[in-house]
Parts: sequence; C-alpha cells; structure tokens
Amino acid sequence: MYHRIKGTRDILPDEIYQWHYVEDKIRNYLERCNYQEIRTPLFEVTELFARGIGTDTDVVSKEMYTFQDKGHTSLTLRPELTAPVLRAYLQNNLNQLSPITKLYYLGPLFRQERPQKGRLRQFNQFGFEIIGSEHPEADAEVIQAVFAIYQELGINDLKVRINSIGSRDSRRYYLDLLHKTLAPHAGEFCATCQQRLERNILRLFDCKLESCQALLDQYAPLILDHLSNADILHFEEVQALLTAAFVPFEIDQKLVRGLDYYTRTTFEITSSLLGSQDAICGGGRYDHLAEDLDGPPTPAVGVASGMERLLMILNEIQAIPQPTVDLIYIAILGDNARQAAFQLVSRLRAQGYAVEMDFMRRSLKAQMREAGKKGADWVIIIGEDEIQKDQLIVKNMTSGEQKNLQLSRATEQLETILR
RNA sequence: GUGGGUGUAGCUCAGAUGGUAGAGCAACAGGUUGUGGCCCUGUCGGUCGCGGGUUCAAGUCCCGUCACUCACCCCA
Repeated sequence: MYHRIKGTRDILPDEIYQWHYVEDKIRNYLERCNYQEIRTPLFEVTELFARGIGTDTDVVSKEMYTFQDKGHTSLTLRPELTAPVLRAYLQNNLNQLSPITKLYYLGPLFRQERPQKGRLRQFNQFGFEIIGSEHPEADAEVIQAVFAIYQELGINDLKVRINSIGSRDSRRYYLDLLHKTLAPHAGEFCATCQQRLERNILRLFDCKLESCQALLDQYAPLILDHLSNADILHFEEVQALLTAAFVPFEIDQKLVRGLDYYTRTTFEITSSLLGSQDAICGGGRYDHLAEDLDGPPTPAVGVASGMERLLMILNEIQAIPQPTVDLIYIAILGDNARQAAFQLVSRLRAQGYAVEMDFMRRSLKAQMREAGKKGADWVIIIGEDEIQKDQLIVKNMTSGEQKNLQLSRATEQLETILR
C-alpha cells in the first residue's frame, strides 16, 4: 500500500466543504476590494527564488524542493508566491495597463521542512499584493483587508503586530550600527546568535533565550530610533490609517521577517489558538523586489496567509457552518423499474435538481437507510407495481408524508411538490 | 538536522504483575409481506507498525528499524 509523503495531506470529502466555504469568503472580500485573481505555475526557475527571496534565507538555503528537468534547468516548486506573482507582473507588462495593480492568489506551496502542528511540506496560502504604490494607504489596506477577512469568518482574538525595518538605505545604516554595537559583546551571546551576528543580524531579535534577550535590551539600538524621516513618516501614517479603520495593532520592534525582500512596513497576525507556529499571516512592503528581478523600480506591498492554519482556528472556534444538502434519492425495486428510474434521474437533473439513484440493488429498507444517511430531502420510489400502474411514490423525508404521482407525467407533477 | 511522545479492528480507545486479543462507534443483515432516522439482535472486521532477541510462552520485557506526532531552527 502506498502512503502519502511526509508533510502532505489528503483533504477528504467530509472536509472539503470547509475549504470551499473559506475560499468563497476570501474571494468575496477581495473582490469587494477589487483585487483580481492571478494563477502562476507551481514551479519556476530556481534563480527566481534565489534572487527574489535571498540566498541567505532559510527558505532558499535549506527548504526548497529543487530538481533538474531534462534540459538540465534547475527548477523549484514554489516556496512562496510573491516572487512568482511579481515575475508574472513584469513578464506580462501589467504595469503598462495601469500604474497600480491589485492581485490575489490562492494555492499550494512547497517547503521541505520538518512537519509539525501548523506546518506542512505542501500547504496552501491565499495572499494579495498591491503593486505600484509607495504610499502608506497601500500598506494599510493590505493589513486592514486580511484582518477584515478573518473578522468576517468569525475570528476575533487576533494580535496584529507591525514594525518598520526602514528603506534599504536606512536599514543598511542601522544594521551597521547594530553590528558595531554588538560585536564587542559577541562572546556573551549563545552559539547560534553568534552566527546570526555575522550572517543575518536581524534574527538576533528572534532568539528565545532570556540571556540573549537581556543583552539585546541592554546594548542593541532600536530600529525605529534610526530610520530616516521619510521612513518614520510613512510608518506613522500607516498607523494612523489603521487606527482610522479600527484595526487594533501593536508595534513590535523585534518583529523581523525571514525573507530578504522586505522594506519599511512588516507585519504579522498571530492567534493563540494555533500551536507553536502561531502566525496566521505575515507580510510587508517590498519596494526593491521588482528591481531585484530585473524589472523597473516598482514599489509594492502584500500579505500571505496560511489556509491550513486558518482552518485550524475556524475549527477550533467552530465557525464553519454545516453544509446544506439538497438531494432527491430514487429508490428502485425490481429490474423492470430501473430504466424508468434512470430516465427520471436524467430528466430531473436537466431541470436542475440534485438527484441520485440506487446503485446497489438492495432492499427498499436498505435504500431508505442510504437516502437518510445521505441527507436526502425526498425519496422517489419506483417499483414494479408502480410501473404497472403508471405511478411513483414521493416521500418527504422530514415529515414522512408520501404521495402517489403519475409516472408518465412525473416531471411536471414533481415540479409543484419539490418547488 | 536534534530532542520528546505515540503506533492494537475503517474510527476512538481498553488490554496490572508475560499465557497467542476486547469495547464503543461505523459498516452490513434481521426485528413478518416493498419504506429511513430511535431501540433491540446478529454478522463482518486485527499477521497487536515492521525485524530480531529473551522465554516453554510476548500486544505485554530487551534491541533495532520505520511511520505518525509535538517541539527546537524558521515560517503560513
């Protein structure tokens, strides 16, 4: 017997309605914001991710599913969607159609990590991007919109954290400063932090060790104290806009995101209902990604939200309504009734009804049980007797009432009963 | 990659000190002749993850291995 590979999931029929429900809600809200859907390939040339996300990031350095195709091109199953979306935006010259483009997506991503709660190797995200605007209202809309989607789905206890890591220039200045300040104390940090100090200094803030955090509190300059005036202004306006839109948030100067392309605004929304991986979405501004991908300078901001994590929360708070079934079941008795029944099935379906008939040739009792189990509202019984008398029986499964109708005029007569 | 937990019927789980397995639910069939949901009865269903070892005897002890899971790193 074959098994699913590690970190993947089968979404079975009794769960799929949840996905449909959530996807509908997401699409509905995003289309109210006038985002348009985009679908890009599941794999891309490896270099797109290496250049877009950054070779030093964990995602690129150790989590990608990379392989060679027969033309010896290195391909990678997409580990995130911002870079592919921007690639598509540039390649198809969407910037020629309008200076501003709002895109959303929904689909699977792949990262070869050790699976755990809320973390899979193939997982789904929805996300959206505003490409073309450098202004804080774009940042604010992205945060406001994801937050609103969660609210419409019935989730309330969420924590929105925002930060600004500055434009590239002021960030470079800050990183230098940070390094200069901390280097003399390097020996006091834990082993991994010592590596972070040299490789990816912002990650120091992620360390869970109290000793390291204490050192940071003592020595590290705070990023917000070292941004340019323009950065500060931008960040303040984002905050003002969020406040105006009633989005609660807190500033977290230690919020650092793991992808290199971010500039200025970064944010994350977390839920206490998830496990240790508590972020339901994350995003930010990436004003230089277009250039990094050899396009013209194009400011942009976006967010990516985990579908599985979203569903975990919704199940936890039981916020997904049961699906409604709307089914007519046709019970058949005897070989002579089968053709008439099958004909009725096809007629009723053509009229728009959901209809299913018995395929097991079992007793009427068993067929009724089956109909009940499937949640059928009506059962139509066609047996040998009925064929003889040009009749059929319609039974209402809720009230238990049943009526005889004329088989040859079944479709018209049913119309009035089934409504 | 590192550490912890778990692995017994389709599902959820019980199986003290070792003596070759059970329950509930589900499935299926009956409870009079062609009618569901409740109730009752019965039936089906397991090489106890896999491989070694100890023992007269192992689901139960030991070793190994695989899988799942949670956590670290990082992220959705």
